[in-house]
Amino acid sequence: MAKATGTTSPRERYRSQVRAEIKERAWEQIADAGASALSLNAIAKRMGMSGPALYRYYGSRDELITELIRDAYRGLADVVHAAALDGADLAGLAHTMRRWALDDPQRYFLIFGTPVPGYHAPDDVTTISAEIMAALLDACAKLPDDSLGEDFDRHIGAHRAWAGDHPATPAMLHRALSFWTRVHGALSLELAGHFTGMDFDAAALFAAEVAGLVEPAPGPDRGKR
Amino acid sequence: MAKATGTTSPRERYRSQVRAEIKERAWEQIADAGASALSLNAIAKRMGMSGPALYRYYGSRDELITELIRDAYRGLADVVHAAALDGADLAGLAHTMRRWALDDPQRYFLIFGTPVPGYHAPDDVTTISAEIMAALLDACAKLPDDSLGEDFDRHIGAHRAWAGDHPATPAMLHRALSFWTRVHGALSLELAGHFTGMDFDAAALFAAEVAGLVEPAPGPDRGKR
DNA sequence: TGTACATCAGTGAACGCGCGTTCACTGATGTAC
DNA sequence: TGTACATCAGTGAACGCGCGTTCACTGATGTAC
Repeated sequence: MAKATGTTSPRERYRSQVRAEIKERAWEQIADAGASALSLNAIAKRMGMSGPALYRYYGSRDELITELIRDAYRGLADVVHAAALDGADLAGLAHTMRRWALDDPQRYFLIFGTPVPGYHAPDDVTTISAEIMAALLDACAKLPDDSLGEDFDRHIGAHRAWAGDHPATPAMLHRALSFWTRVHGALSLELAGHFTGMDFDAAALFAAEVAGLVEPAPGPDRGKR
Repeated sequence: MAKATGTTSPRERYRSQVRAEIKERAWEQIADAGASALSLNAIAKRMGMSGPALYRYYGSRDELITELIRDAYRGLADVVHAAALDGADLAGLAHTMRRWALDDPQRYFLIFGTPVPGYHAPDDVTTISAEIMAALLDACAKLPDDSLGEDFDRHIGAHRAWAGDHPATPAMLHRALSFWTRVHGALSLELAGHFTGMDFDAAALFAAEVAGLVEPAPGPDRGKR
């Protein structure tokens, strides 16, 4: 008979340790050669085990990848959440997300990179995604409720199911989506190396893209003609 | 002895026909299963040939992929160029790029998706990239020279080597990079399916992101508080 | 505390697969005289 | 126009590789009496 729930037997503890090490090695392999090169046999070899041994811990390669994806989403949601609790504003959240992405670009791309035709992420990542979105909306709610463009405000105000019951105005919904788009755009171009060879500072472009969403726009006499 | 250059022998014509068909089948395979699944043997099978036959046309799998990447860049540059000649403004170019991407998402991701660690694109794509950038800068030059943010204007004005000898102001350089970032951000999130399940119109978000770069921002009394 | 049994981690052999790539060869197409 | 030769597309067999995954088995660890 199993022990009372809440207690973990030595065997259970060992199991989760090994599962954790498998994932660690998997991340190393992904960082080295990309997710498409991830192989159970190679992980086993790195751990000094035989290939089939891993089937005690993961039913298949796909099951492992799915868990890695889930962990990656979870990790991003956690750092965003932590930053929000720390009082970060929208620009702070952007900075947090960028750090997280730079920390392991291939982890970022596992989630937001090229989709594999036919593969469908598990349902619970949608939940985690919504959690992140909610944090962004919270941050938007602390800014002045300026419009970024009324056409899309109208549209998004009428299609807000994805925001759940968050009490955001259309302008806030708009701002959160623009934020996400710009953060992802600047970040993924940077991480994919599309700015190498161009001599400007990717961090500066990133900051500028976010600043455009946060700072009040200058008056009508802005810029030099 | 070879014929005078300019004329093509039947054999040469046949060769380039077969090379073209190989690429066609390659694109089909990429569209079906992603670039990592591209295999010379599978292409040969689809063409009713044996695997080794393809080595008459491409020295290796990598050589084929490199040419596909080059062709993809070339194709994007061509549609952008054509749109520009047609008098398209910045919003028009954005629309053109979106259409091109939606036409074959995996082709888009071959260029702008997850980078394969260790792989380096051939040098000439940098040239094609610069060509696209120049078209964007031209379009920016036709807009009012409003600043999107003076901090980054200053930075980019001091790091403009990537723009070659294009006579763009710092605000234009800034606008072109923001354009590229936002287009890529909205587009790649849409193509990767990150908006599925959210019920808004991806095209509307895309348009809004671009509009923010094109339309003069509303005055200080913009939006509703 | 000691013995009998059940659980379970890990092994090694094996299966079938598809990959990229090399090689010696056949047969058709084009070229030179 | 016809013959002799060179070029070159395509074949089939083969090599070595690593993959995911199944299976019967060994041996250590934990459990029950």
